[in-house]
Amino acid sequence: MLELAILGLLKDSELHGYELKRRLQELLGPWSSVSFGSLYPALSRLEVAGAVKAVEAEQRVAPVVPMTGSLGGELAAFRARRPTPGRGGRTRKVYGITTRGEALFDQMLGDAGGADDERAFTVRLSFARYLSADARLGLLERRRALLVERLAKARDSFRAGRDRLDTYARSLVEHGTETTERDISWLDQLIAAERAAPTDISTKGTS
Amino acid sequence: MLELAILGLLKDSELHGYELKRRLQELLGPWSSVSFGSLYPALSRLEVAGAVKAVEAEQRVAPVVPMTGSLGGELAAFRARRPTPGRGGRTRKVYGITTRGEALFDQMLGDAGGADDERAFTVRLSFARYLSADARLGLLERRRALLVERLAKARDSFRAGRDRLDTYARSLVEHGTETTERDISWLDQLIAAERAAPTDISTKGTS
DNA sequence: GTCATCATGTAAGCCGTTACATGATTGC
DNA sequence: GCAATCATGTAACGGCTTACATGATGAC
Repeated sequence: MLELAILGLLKDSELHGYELKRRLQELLGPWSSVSFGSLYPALSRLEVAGAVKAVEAEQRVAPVVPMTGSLGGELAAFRARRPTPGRGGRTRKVYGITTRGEALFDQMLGDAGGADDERAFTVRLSFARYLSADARLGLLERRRALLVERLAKARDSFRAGRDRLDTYARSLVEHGTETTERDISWLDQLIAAERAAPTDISTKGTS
Repeated sequence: MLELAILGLLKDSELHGYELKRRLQELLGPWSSVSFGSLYPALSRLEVAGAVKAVEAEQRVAPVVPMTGSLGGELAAFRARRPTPGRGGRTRKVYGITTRGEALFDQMLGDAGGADDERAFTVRLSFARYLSADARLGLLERRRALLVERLAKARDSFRAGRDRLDTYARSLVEHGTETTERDISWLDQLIAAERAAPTDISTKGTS
């Protein structure tokens, strides 16, 4: 899964490990963070597999968007504009995706039988723009079905054991149930939007 | 964490592994399920540590036992003498919590420095009734602070990178943000309820 | 000249899952 | 007698985190 996320990010632009970690966190949320201890080995594996490769030394990280007028923004922009050779640390290793990497990405992304956990879904949906409309819909619907099933099970076991649960445990279960219900209706919205827009008008925001 | 949950469940009633698993699932939700491969070893560890011990062979689990308290001893003795040994499978091993186990439970439950992940919080809140009013409030407030902090971080990194995110990724992040906001207000409700209810005569610190 | 930040990597270990092995009992 | 369910356990393996080791650069 980590591999998939890395490949997906590298499809957009060449990046070095440190920056990759930042993007990963941005994508997956501050929960389920990725540590260097798993990121670097993953990159190595991908390199060995020929899915990514280190590119020429000075491929500077894409300049960040023009900032607003705020003081903090300008400062950040200034920092980001540091002279190219000045790098800012130990020599970076900037990776790019290879043709094999692209193929691997497509394969991993499309693999419907893959892990169905929270993270796997998050990563897949993050790169859903690379899926066909059908596959995208399938992804959303499989996820929905999974949540519906879980919800039903949760309700069953709640009914069976509610007498054993005290206020706190009950509140916990109820809150969990509500959260799942909201997740399902969020998916419903996405599914509806998907069906409403038959042909994909790509809406990507990269500079 | 698993250990804590096991001890907490055994505080209520003696149980065998298989049933324990069911209760665990009921408590933690169908997500983050516990497998036998981790449950049984955990039970063994607890047994070795003297926190739990196997009790008399055939304690058939009664569906729901009204906890009246009086006459309990005789009733239990009668149930234990039931002639149907091994009702429902391979010989069960019914575990009960020991005095050491109770101590361990208290220690683990109260350990504020412990793991702060989703599961740890869920388990702790499930057994919050065994905490003092103060400790309970502390638990809820630490959790709240954590979520607030994460939310702020998530918003920061979203602002920083929103131009890079497409519709799907954006929706994902937004949904995550909303979920966290709801989690926080759920906690707020619990905290409010906690402060409103003077369960202890010796409530201190408030107003 | 030293601290914070950027940057890459390795090694140990935890915690859990999957898969396997076994066996009793109930119901058809 | 056979399948399903109940029930307990072991072993291999996987993924991720923590802690450690290293080193460059810029700011103060």
